[in-house]
Amino acid sequence: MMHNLMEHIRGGISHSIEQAIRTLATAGELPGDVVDVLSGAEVPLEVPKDPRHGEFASPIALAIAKRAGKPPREVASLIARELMASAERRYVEAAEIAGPGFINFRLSKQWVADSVALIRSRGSEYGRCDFGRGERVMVEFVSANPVGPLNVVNARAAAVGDTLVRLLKAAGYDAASEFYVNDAGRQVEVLAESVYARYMELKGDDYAFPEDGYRGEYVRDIAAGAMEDPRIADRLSAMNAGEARSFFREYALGHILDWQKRSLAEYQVHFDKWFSERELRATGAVETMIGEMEAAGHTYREDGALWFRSSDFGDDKDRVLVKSDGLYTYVAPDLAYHKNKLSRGFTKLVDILGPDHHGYEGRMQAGLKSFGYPDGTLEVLLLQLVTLMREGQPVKMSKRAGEFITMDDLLEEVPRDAARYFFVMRNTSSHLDFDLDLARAQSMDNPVWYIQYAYARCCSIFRQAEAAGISSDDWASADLTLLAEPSELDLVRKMAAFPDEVLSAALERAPSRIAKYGLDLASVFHSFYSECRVIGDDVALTMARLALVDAAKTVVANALNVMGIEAPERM
RNA sequence: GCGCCUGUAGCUCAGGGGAUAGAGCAACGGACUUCUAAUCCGUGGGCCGCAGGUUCGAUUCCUGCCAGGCGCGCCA
Repeated sequence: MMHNLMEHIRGGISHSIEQAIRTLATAGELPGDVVDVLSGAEVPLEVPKDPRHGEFASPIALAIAKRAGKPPREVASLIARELMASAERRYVEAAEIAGPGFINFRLSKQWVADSVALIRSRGSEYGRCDFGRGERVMVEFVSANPVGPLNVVNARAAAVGDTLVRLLKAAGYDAASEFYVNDAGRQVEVLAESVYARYMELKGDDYAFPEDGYRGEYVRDIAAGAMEDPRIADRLSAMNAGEARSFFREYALGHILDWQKRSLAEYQVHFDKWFSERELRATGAVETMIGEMEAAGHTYREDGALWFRSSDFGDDKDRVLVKSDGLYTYVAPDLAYHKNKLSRGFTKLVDILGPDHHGYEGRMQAGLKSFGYPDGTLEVLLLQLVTLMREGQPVKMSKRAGEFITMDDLLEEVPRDAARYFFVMRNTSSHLDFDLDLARAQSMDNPVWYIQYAYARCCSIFRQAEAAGISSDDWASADLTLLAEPSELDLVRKMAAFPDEVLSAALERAPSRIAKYGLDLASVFHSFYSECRVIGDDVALTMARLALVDAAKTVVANALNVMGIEAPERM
């Protein structure tokens, strides 16, 4: 079944241009060697920024003019003439020469009608395609250490990661999301020690708080929570220091993990799997991997440590796998984890990391390369920082001073839909200024409201139609060729671009494209709404416009859905 | 010093070899007896950081420089 009309038409035009050039070359109107330019890729067709230049434009004449030995505009008109004489004409109404030698293609009313009909028949599937052919992709994101609350960059990662997974699924990939839980490292011991210290303090014992301990209030709360539970308090009083620390490690870990899971669930971010580093280690996967690396000669011993020759595989320098004290650095289990992902059948891995992890990529890439996986198996998406803005001023955050805004704090302050949209609306590689006042604002300035309002307006029109005794059967067979106003065509054009937009966003790993698209779509819809009265005296036109609004409602909903944002029927 | 990211309208940012570089906000001026004015329409506003290079064509690609952010552990 066709799912992208624009793609279909583009392919047809490209093919026709190629045929036209071949015909002209054979007929001697163009030199024979111009066809060399055609070898390989499809003839380029772009969507002009300015709609006056038609639905498609080809710069092919500019590219081959030199070889053809004729001015670009002359080459363009030869091609256009040949093309219009031979091409299939269901959708192409005219091919015009413009500017320095572009061939602009204007599409027919049939295209408008078929576009709207396609959207209405595909419904919530509109925008999806099978490009990925079921390739298994794993997106790992957030993966915050289980030693404290989720922060604002984690919230950005959650929104971006979740949207990317939805995009990949829409593009036909078998995409899965995973949260890697670092529950085995030194930091977990530091957490245990921190909670234990607070426990001793609450008991009134003199006990030094660890130098590098976690000083957040939550650490004290966890200790207090344990003491307030009589059954736990009893057991604790019978434990020696080692046993108590060990108890607190598990107790705190469980609490914090639950907390993180709850925060993300509230944020509507779902993970297919929470993968425990501890469980990975328990399988012996790390030892096995290191054994294989040693056997392959990718390691050496120096200063009592075991090193990975990562610089042989593109890293800046070699990395320690096993420290001189016999413990692993994070590199060893992390590499084993990535190997594990691939062993589960994923052929493509995407890691979404915070800006402080950029050095990490070289190590992981080197590791996977040394294991023999092809380049491009792992893609790292580095998120840049988030600055919260309040009243036009950056919100100062200092861990030391305890002025720290967590993801939970943020979600208490701004609605979930707004937070998700704001985190996704910028390029991942750009710093993000998050305007708290704007995200909270119930006004036209707020882009989330603006898009949601477009959906609500569609619903409102249908409520009116129903009140007027019009049912969906009445417009199912509307004459869609009646849609001809500029604002109607702008809307159709924008909706027709949605499948391309979804695919590009997925392939470029650029969720921000969909955020932008949603805003643009809402904008053309609102223009249409004020330009064209939908329910009016002209019955045929009313039906055509109801069908158009039905399509718009679908596309707005699909765009919001891919970002995990609600589409409200009333506002 | 090295690495990553970013320099586009007053502000926040899109775009990413192609036609006259876009949007929102801010400023100014208009539009509701009609499906939600939470909206729409219009006006002004730009050496696309600087300098070279690649080519039919560069804001876009390459190199160098300048500026800002972040990072550079046998921490994760």
